[in-house]
Amino acid sequence: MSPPTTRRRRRAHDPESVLATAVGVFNERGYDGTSMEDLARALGVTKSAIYHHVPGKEQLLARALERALDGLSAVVGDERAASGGPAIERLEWAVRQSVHILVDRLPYVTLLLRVRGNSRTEQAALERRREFEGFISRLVKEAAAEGSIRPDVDPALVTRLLSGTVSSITEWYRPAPGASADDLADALLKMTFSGLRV
Amino acid sequence: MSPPTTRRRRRAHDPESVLATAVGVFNERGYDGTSMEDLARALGVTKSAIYHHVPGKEQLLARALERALDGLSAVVGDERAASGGPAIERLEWAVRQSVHILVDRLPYVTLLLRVRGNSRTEQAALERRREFEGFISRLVKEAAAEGSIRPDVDPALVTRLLSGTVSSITEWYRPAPGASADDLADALLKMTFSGLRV
DNA sequence: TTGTCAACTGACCGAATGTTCGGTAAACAC
DNA sequence: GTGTTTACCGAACATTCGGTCAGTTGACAA
Repeated sequence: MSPPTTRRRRRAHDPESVLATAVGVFNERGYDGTSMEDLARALGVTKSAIYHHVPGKEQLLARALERALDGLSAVVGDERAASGGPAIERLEWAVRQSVHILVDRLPYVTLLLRVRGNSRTEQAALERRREFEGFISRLVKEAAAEGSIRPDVDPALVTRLLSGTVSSITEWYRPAPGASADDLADALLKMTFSGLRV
Repeated sequence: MSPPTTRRRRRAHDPESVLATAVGVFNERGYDGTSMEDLARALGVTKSAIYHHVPGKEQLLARALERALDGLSAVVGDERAASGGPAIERLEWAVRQSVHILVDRLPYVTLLLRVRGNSRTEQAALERRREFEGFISRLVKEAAAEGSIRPDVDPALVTRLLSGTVSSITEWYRPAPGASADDLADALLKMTFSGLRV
């Protein structure tokens, strides 16, 4: 009847739940600042139990980063599939989609944006991340060539500032009933596209 | 006669040069991802030599964070001393000053913005950082109350997005002869205050 | 009731960590 | 020259690291 009851918890974890908890701890203390002992404590289990579910620490990182990068890659793919229209509108759409991915996969994207390239796993993630940045960069350049972006700011600089604004969301955003990803994207686009000043 | 020894430098390091190198490596690999062995290699000396100049790893972090926070505190102090005028202009000034500090003390501020609170040193730095964020937050609220900021975005959200845009500069900015801090601040303020769209 | 099996423990491993310390030699003062 | 100071080395230190492995336990099927 009752699925998992309040009985003595025997099967408490699986690879998915371990990953979810791990990413949370990684984001709190940083990947390098997190020991497998820290993870075990957060899971309510001994260190060795973790290795029953996942191959090791670096694999946890790899799986988390993959989840973030797949989300961003999907944005690129969707734009390729349905291109057309002014670049400025496609850029706006891409920014909005990015914010959505960022909010939907918040812990994973947060982890991705903190990667420094200390291992091959991290280096590979950085390379995929750069591909996404190139995608945004191309849209900005197109929009600038179209004449849709103010000409007194270097497009490369615009790309950096715009991407930075989106990325910085991970540093403070916390899911709440009041705030949807769309409202957040609206506010961000209002500021960056139309400006704060009345 | 001669100022401090310009002679053959067999004694190559002092606390200052060790700090400068250390902060560089901390930013490359992350503080927790950096071992004293890594530091020693970057300095071209053995691990133990480092302890001749500085008390330890955490003190290096503490000194670096202090350098960043003192810069930001100075911005708050200067605004207090010379307040007056519309809040929107004081906000613009504060953002410009922040960009300057960020560029002038780039490696130190970069390190500060990556702190997660893993030690008491980091927690203390986070607390001082929050004070600065409160300062910006107050300016935004004042400017909103003045009616100088578009009313369709929550001031708290504006604070977050604006601070995030400034902070994200550390993730890509590299000093170059072509780009001054003032040009960078101009571009950032154009985007966030007036908007990218023509 | 018994057998099976996934979930988990506890003891352990070698390597790496931050730090200490006794010694050494180059630079400088006299 | 001699003596002192100062930058540095090399070997160790206690601890923690990520990871292994032989078992134990409880849930469930037959």
